[in-house]
Amino acid sequence: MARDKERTKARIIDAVGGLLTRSGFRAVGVNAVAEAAGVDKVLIYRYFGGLAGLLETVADEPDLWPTVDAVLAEAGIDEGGRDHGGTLAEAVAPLLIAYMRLLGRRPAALEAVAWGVAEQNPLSDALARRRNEWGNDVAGRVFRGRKAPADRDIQAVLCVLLGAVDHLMALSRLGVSFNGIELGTDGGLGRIEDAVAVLVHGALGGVIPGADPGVRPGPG
Amino acid sequence: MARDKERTKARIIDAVGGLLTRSGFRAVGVNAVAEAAGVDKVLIYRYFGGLAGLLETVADEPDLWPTVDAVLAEAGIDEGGRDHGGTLAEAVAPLLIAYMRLLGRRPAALEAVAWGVAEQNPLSDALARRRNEWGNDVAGRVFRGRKAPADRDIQAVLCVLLGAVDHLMALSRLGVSFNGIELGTDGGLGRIEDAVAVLVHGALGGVIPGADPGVRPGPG
DNA sequence: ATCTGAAATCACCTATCAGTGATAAAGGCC
DNA sequence: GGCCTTTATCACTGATAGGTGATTTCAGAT
Repeated sequence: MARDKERTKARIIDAVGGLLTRSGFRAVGVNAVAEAAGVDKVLIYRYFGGLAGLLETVADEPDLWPTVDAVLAEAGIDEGGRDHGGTLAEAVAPLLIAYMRLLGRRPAALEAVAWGVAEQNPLSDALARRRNEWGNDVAGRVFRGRKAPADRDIQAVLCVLLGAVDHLMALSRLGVSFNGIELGTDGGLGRIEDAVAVLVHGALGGVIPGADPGVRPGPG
Repeated sequence: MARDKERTKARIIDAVGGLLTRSGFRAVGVNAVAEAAGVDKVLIYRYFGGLAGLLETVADEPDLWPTVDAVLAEAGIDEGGRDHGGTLAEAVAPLLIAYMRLLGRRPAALEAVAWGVAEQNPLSDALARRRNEWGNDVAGRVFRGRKAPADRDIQAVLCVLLGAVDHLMALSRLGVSFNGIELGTDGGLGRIEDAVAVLVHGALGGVIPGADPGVRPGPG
């Protein structure tokens, strides 16, 4: 039980996750991690080469970031990748909302996203790499078999929407308001979800659900 | 010339701006500000009650945040508030893009936005208050006389788009990529601008400029 | 039992930073 | 010129952080 190197490494990694969740990125230092893990801080240097190496290792932990399958499941999309026959917008909107909700339940991931905006750090850098593969994976599964409007930069549109979700969810964890909407409440986040759906349907095509036909974009 | 309290205060405030611009928020500490201003750090406590008070004062500086008039001017909208007769989307899209560009030219403001996401601090708190009035002011001028679709939460839609702009511009100052788009380059930001325009027109109504009619949202 | 190497700890150094009490210099005023 | 208030500086403390060399403890092999 005692004197198990792998177990000790795992405890250190877990300590980082707990610290991120409970106390935020600012609290993640060599001393604090060592104390939270109940080990000597020298081991962080020995086993991970320092705090930077430790954070990179943490970023590769599978439970830090929501998996593609988890997002698809949350969105109610068959993970087998079978096409549900809907339009692109009908697939993307629930996906973004599912991503939003999953992110909201992962304080450590939100913390990493938020601090990756403030300054580059080993955790957010490694996470950014993983997210890129993640995005490609999702895109590959969603775009397959669906017609995308060729006259719009879908990648850029998704970039904007993903950026918005990251930003607003990161702010929500602080319980602040943004543009008059309380992001710390379910009501506020619900409004954001609806707005995301409106934006997706408006930009990616298809009818906006529940929209008054009189104001729907059209040739008129 | 020497021994002028107001002048010294101004120098301290300027030092914060310069430090934000050149070295980032992390570098803004009592010691660094004092050194950059060429004064003793005790004066920060005496004149501003500490770093927090100083940052609140900085947030109220008119040149930190783009003024409403500057954004309207950048967007090519008459600052007198005269209506140009366009649709809501035709007014909002250039406004968001103007805001985006102005923000990109204000490293200190970007720094404040970015760190306000990471953690609450006196600078971002005070800035958030100012931004709220700012948003109300802009909204008041833009919505006046224009028909807004009643079936959509316009405030939430704008919240999402503003959040996206803040997020992507904050990332752009780090020169990173996001969702495969290089935000540090003019080309990447240009794609973001176009995407914002597409999203605005899609969600707020009106025809997307240059869009292929075949894929335009409609009853079909 | 004891030797050995891995695993883990201890004690210590240095740098940095926020904050404070005592002190010095400058300029108006008579 | 001498005095007093304002302005500004000096010198110090305490806390916290990252980082490292020397040392100890344990498990397994011989």
